[in-house]
Amino acid sequence: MQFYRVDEMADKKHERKKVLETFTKQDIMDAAIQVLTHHGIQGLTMDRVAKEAGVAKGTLYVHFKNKEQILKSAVESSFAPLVEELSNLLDSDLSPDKKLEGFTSRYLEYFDAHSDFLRVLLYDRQQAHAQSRRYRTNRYWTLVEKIAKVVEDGIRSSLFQPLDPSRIAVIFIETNVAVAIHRLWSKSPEQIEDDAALVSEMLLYGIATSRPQDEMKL
Amino acid sequence: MQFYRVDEMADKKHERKKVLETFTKQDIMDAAIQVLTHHGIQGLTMDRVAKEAGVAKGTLYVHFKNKEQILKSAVESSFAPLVEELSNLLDSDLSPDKKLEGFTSRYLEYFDAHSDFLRVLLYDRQQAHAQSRRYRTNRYWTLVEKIAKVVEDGIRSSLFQPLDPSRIAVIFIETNVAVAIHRLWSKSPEQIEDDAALVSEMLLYGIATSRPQDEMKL
Amino acid sequence: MQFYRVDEMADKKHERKKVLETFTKQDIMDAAIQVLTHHGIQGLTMDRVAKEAGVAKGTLYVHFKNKEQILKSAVESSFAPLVEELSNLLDSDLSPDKKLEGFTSRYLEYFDAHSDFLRVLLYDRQQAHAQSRRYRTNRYWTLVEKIAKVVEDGIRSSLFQPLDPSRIAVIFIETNVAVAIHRLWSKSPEQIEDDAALVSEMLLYGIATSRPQDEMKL
Amino acid sequence: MQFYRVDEMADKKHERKKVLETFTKQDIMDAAIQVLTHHGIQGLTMDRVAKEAGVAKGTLYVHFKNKEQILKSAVESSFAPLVEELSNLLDSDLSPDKKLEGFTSRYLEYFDAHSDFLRVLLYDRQQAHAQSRRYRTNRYWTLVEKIAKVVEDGIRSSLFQPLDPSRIAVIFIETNVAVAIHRLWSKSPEQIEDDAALVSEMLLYGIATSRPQDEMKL
DNA sequence: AATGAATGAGAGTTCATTCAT
DNA sequence: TATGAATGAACTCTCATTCAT
Repeated sequence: MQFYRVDEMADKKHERKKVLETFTKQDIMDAAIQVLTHHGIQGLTMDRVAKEAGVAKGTLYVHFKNKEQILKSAVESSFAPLVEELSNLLDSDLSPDKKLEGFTSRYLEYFDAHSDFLRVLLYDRQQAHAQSRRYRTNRYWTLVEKIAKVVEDGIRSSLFQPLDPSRIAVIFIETNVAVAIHRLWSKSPEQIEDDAALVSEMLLYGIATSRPQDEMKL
Repeated sequence: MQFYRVDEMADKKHERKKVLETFTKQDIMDAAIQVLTHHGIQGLTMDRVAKEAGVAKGTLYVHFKNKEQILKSAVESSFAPLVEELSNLLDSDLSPDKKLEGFTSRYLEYFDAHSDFLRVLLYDRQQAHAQSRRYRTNRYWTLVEKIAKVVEDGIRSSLFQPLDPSRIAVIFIETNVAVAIHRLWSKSPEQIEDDAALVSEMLLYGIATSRPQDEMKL
Repeated sequence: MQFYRVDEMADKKHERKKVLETFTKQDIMDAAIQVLTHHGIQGLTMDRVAKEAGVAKGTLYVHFKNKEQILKSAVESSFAPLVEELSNLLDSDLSPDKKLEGFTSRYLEYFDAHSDFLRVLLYDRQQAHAQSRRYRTNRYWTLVEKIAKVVEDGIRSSLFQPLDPSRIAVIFIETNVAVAIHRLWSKSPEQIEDDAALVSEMLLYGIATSRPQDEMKL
Repeated sequence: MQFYRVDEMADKKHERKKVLETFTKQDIMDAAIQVLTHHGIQGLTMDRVAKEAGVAKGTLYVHFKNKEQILKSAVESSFAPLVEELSNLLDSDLSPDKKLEGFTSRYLEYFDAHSDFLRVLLYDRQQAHAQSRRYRTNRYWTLVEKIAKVVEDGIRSSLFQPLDPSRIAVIFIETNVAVAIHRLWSKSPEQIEDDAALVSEMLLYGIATSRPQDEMKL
């Protein structure tokens, strides 16, 4: 029994240490997220993370090999709940179209909830400055307006559904951007014509075979 | 006459200076693009740009206020031809659906043609490493596969068109990413439900009122 | 009797502690030698020593005051057997010349046997790199070759014994280095002329009064 | 003539810049020597060199790629005059034995003149502390005394010349150290027996065939 | 206009040492 | 006695920017 108690104590000690260690590690990752949110990727410095976490700079290296690992871990941990939720949704027994609708809802919600952090993560300050504020303002919106006008033309000539032209324009252009960027990362992207055709097919006619009956009635 | 000649000379000088100045400025922007392409955003240093442009470091500051302006101008100039072309397309007298199809084709072509540069510009090296290679491999593809399976289910139950499930999955997720990111940059984004509904509407049923006749025949 | 037993126990405990303590201490010194051998003086870190010794970093400070003491003790202990052996040799009843011959043999053997460790100890990595590999290659060997040529001249003109010129040159230059370095550490070195004369005397004519008879016969 | 003057001015400018550049570079190397001398190799930090040279830390990297290059250049430049002088001596038309005598004299003189710097260069602080002061005091001198006693025995029994025993002992042991260390750096050292025999041969009988006449007379 | 040496703040990282447990 | 997380000063090196020429 004495032995048992000693064992128990050792266990507790070990457990407590583990917990403390996890606390500090989490503190550091939280601090990294804070710093990222407020200073951007370029502003993510070890000094700032340490100060924000309330530890010495050297302590960061007790828990992480280097800056890259802190960034990676922080991002990883911040995305984990979303991925978990989306996985569960996709694995559920809803109908396929409801799954996709739910996916979009949940995805947008998550981005809204973490917008400050994600804005900075996806486009770091320098880019944000150079690209979003300037590029998007000047050229981007010109294009969006032109596309909106095309959509309006389409609606007027009964070619397109009567949907909000400027929002359609934004989704259209963003989808193009997204697919283009996706091709950048593919080792062997599809033929351009095939991807272009698929995108046009989806955006123009959708992937559904027909509209649900209740919508048809309207 | 003397006056006239002096004036003329001054004019010529001025003109020549303008041209030379433009040359150097363009050289510097071209050099910046080269450096960006080969070294990434983090590797875009004034030293490298100066060396690549074949001028002294101090000269960069004669033509640009600071590094940010060089980056901005270089990116601006590299996107100009695409925007020009797309604008012309959208202003042409093609039918609205042909315009949108053409837009997608041209957009993807441009990204393919400048992939090295754009890859670096959109996701700098550090992010590319941390995000694309890791994030996308682990979590991203799990999601893509799950979505592909959902699409497959939809096709099997005749809910969806018989399109390549995994490519549809990629376009679907990328569109969601794109719209979510777009909301990040909007000062006053739409209600989530509205954006979500619109995305689902577009992806499922498209924006067209009906398929063109020649496709109907198939 | 109780008192006696307690005393005895205390004694045993004390003894056991001493032994254990010695074990750990030796483990640490051995670990230090290992680390020195494989990572050089600059690479001798408390982290590495602790890991190699299989103890925690803090434990090092239980047994040694600081890093310097570990290094000192480790070096001390690694030289002890050589010094012991050489002392015995010099205290033996061999003839003086045999003692000196034996000294040299034993000395060189020891260095050969522990070459990895000693190389690192005598010239740490940085120096080894900067000095030995570069300095010796470029300048040193030029000098050695020049001296070898001088020795060759001497042999040709029957001034010197017919001994391998390049090895003589190396020993000659190294002896000069050695004596020069020795003077660096002497608090009050001899007059330069005296040391120089003595070195020349030794290298040219040796310290023996005459060659042994058996060699004379040859 | 105008042209000539312009050319001349350009030349002068260029020349002046070159000279200034050389000045700063030399300043840095001199500063490095100073820092080495006073703080040892471990104490050679870029901060100290910059401060000593009276330039900003960043300036060091304008003239040298990194710390290693500063160290290398400084050492190189500090040894250059000695090597030059020794080379000249060895290339002169003195007799071989005079050359060797001169070599030793000059070598020792140089070390005496730069003792502070060389002490630090050859054995950095940590070693100097750990090795020279302690090792040499305790064990080294015990050995030297024992060897001196052996030499004394040899002299008493007319086996050795009547030379100062303790200085002979030092030279003897240093020569052994030198040859042993030299073997450490040789890729394929001679057989131990051969090197040992050669060292003994040299130290006992020298390399000369006979003593010069004038010495014989004494 | 063009140069490029000089700057200096600040980056990421290392590591001997301390101390509460 | 043994631990190992925490420290923080010190390290090498980078780089946008300035300025005398």
